[in-house]
Amino acid sequence: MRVLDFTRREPSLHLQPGGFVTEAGETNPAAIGATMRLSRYFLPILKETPREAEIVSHRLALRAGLIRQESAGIYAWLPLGLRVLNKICAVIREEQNRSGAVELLMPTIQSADLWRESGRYDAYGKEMLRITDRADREMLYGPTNEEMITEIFRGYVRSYKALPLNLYHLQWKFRDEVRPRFGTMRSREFLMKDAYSFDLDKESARHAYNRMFVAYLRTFDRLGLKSIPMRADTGPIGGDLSHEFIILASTGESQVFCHKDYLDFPVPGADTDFDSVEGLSTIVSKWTSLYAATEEMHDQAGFDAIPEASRVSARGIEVGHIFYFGTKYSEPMKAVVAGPDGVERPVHMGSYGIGPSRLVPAVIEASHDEAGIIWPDAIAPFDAAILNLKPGDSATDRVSGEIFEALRTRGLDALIDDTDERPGGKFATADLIGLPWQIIVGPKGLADGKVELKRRATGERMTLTPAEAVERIAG
RNA sequence: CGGGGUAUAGCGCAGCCUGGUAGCGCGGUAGUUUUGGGUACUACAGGUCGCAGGUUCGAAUCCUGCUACCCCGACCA
Repeated sequence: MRVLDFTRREPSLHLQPGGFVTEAGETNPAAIGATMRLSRYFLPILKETPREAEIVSHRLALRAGLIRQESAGIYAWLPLGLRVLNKICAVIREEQNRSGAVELLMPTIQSADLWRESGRYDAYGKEMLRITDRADREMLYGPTNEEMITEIFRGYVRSYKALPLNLYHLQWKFRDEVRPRFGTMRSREFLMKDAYSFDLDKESARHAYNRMFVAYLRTFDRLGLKSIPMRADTGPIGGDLSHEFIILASTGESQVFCHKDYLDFPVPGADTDFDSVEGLSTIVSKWTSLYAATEEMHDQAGFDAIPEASRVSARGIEVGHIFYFGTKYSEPMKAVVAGPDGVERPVHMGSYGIGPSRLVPAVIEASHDEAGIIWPDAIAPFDAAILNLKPGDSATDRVSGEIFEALRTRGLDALIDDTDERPGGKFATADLIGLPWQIIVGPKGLADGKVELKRRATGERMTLTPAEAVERIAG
């Protein structure tokens, strides 16, 4: 029997320095609603490993019921996976907003004419999915949005007084990869946060770049990842203003080399002043002071200069990429602003990408064991699993519900396993889907008024009263 | 885009070589049993054998064409 509960207060939005957050400080917009009972949920877990899945994150994403492949490189997000994706997006939004970026939303479908202006329509190649509408107009499914954001910008902004400006959006994109693989790690359709900065000159653009640099350090840290900014190829623009943010994972797709000290660098706090040119510049200098490079940019001599004990040679996954490209688009597309001197000049731009749909497998790669996923607290689809070992038993039913409500009051989401599966199966499922906490509510423990609390990441178990367990999780 | 594979029940697979109208495990349903780390047993349901053509009395099986998907490489967030 499904019990709907509409008594929970709706979170009200109000503006805080860091942007929009909900009343309880929740980052998950999906966290509202009825008591979450597994028997009423949609969690199609797989006991056996699907044949197509090669790497661990793909296997676990399929087994834990996060995603389902619909075509090569195209995936449906199942409820559990969607919750993770939404939580990742929420963290990204908060950090983008904190850094001063402003969210908008651009369409997935774009006009070919727009891309002809920048000259990229012919240059982009077969990766671009080209389509025609009923009037035979040439359209495309956007692989990125530099042209469109430049078009929007030039339509409104004429003066340097509107600068600096950084506009971002979270939108699905499509790149017709020759070989999509590894689940959503490298899919053809993918979700992307891309931000675009507009500044009067290169010096201001560098500060815009630094804002994103620091925002990215904070974002990945909040997602439970150790990210390392690595020099990336700047192509024809040149300069040092392009970095890939790499996380280390043994199954990573590319070889990376860096100084060990990066792993212990303190991440800038929430109180960082993003308007301080000096402050951000200091942080970025520190984070770019030591050797760090992907295979493509690797300089063996530079790496060898590091003391041997401090050399890290590992596999990495690219989870973010920031880029200053100057007037590459503003010039051909005539996005110009008047400076204080009254002279019009093309704006200096940068673009800054993070792939949330790629971060899901990236996090799994970085955080799992033989039994399944281990979600970091910040992006776990639910904060805790309540394993009712004997549904139908009045005591276990009651205590499970009470714990759920107590957690909800503390702003935490739990998923109650009220299925009639055997205890062993419930333990296996809970380990597989990787919620940070498991609260095991069984007749044996309740005879002493106790439940068992298990921390998924460490395997640590504690026998506690229900109230103590809630306190331990929420506190 | 080059090379190599695969396609049979929701999932994982066998059957194909040597043509005779489809089977196993898991999962599902019903029941008995069990009850703190994927319990055991019984019964039942579920498949135009990727699609199209051909050979044959007869094709999952042999032949031809097509499609989809996977792996390695090159390429990319």
